[in-house]
Amino acid sequence: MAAGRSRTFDKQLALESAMRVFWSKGYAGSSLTDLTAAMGINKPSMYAAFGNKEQLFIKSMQNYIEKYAVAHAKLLDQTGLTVEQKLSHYFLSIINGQCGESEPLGCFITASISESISDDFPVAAQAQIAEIKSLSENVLVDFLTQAQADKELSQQHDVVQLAQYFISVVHGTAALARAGKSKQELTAVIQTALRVLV
Amino acid sequence: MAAGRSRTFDKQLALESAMRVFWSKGYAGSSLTDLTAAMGINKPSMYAAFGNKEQLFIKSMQNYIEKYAVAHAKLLDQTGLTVEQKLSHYFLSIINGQCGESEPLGCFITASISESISDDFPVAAQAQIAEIKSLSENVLVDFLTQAQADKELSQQHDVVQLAQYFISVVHGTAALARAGKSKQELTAVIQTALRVLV
DNA sequence: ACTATTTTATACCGGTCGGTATATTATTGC
DNA sequence: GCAATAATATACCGACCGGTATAAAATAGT
Repeated sequence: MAAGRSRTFDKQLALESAMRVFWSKGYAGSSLTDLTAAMGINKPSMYAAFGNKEQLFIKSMQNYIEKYAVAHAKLLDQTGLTVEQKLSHYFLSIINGQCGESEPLGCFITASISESISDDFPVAAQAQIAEIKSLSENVLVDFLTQAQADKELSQQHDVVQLAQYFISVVHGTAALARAGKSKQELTAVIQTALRVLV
Repeated sequence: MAAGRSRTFDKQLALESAMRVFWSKGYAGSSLTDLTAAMGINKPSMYAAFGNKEQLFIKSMQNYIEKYAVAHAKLLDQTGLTVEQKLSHYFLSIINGQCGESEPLGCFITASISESISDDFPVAAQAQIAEIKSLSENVLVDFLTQAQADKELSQQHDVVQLAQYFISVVHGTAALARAGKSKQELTAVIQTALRVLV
């Protein structure tokens, strides 16, 4: 172990506190005072542990993906279910996260994409968003492609087009969740959205 | 006419310039320097004409609705078209606005809803957003209800549920537009989304 | 115990934030 | 032409912004 005074806060817990602040207030709307207050530390500790505000934001997005998005994607790999059932589980898990009671409403990535077109938005964070976008698109394209290869999904469908439609639906429910719609209402939206499969 | 020096800038043009700044940078991300520079005026002129930053934001949203959303809604009133055709025109007009080359990408309202859950977001602007939300929901619910009454839409559909689905789709394409997707890609999303009608 | 190292807390940096006081310039009614 | 009025431009306000210098406190190796 390295010499010197040991850290008195949990870095992972502090990161998750920061993530929630960014998630609800956005990058521009989150001040260092907001962030460090939620993290329970002071500014020099934050700069020593995470670099700066931009790096903290990027690490917050990475944490969001690892802790949330990855778990949803695993529901697509379950066996013994129809394609529609797997997709339904996937989407219901997502909207469950968008309507969480102990977390900010909506989707952190959707909100960040919206903010990212500003000129002042940090470029490194833009690159991180671009990576997440292609990643989440590939998850669905790969799943649908495999489903078609396994003859579980009609060959009529254009998988790339269908994947983009589903991503659009997820961004849509994220917006509605932010607008205050209930989990029941978003579930109904998902049910309607899945009707394009038949 | 009132006495005194006459205004040397066009209030409506200035408002539209401000609207574009808010549209692309958000409320928190738009500084008075950004705004007044785009409007081509200085701060006292802005305060005299519009009140303050919050009022300028609210008037920007009102202008956005009057100048954009209302035009789209009129496409639902065209005669001699099927329900699906009318909805298609409506959505394609919307995504055309979301992919405008001379305007910011995405939807100003979608972006504002996303930002509005922050504690710091001005309450009067939140009220304005709530009004716009119920307004745009009613447009679709009324249209679908009338279509069912005219036997042009299957009675199987729950109109409120279907309206929320469509609103979700529009917010979804707005997010994809901000993410850089082309008009062609968004058109494909709309085509897929409309398949739930059959 | 001593030294090197790291984290902590406080106080501070220049710059920008939203908003305004002041003074000048232009316009109208008389 | 002369007030009265309103819009302009500049300079400024306290507060807060992201970020850091400084020094005290706590740990490890020797």
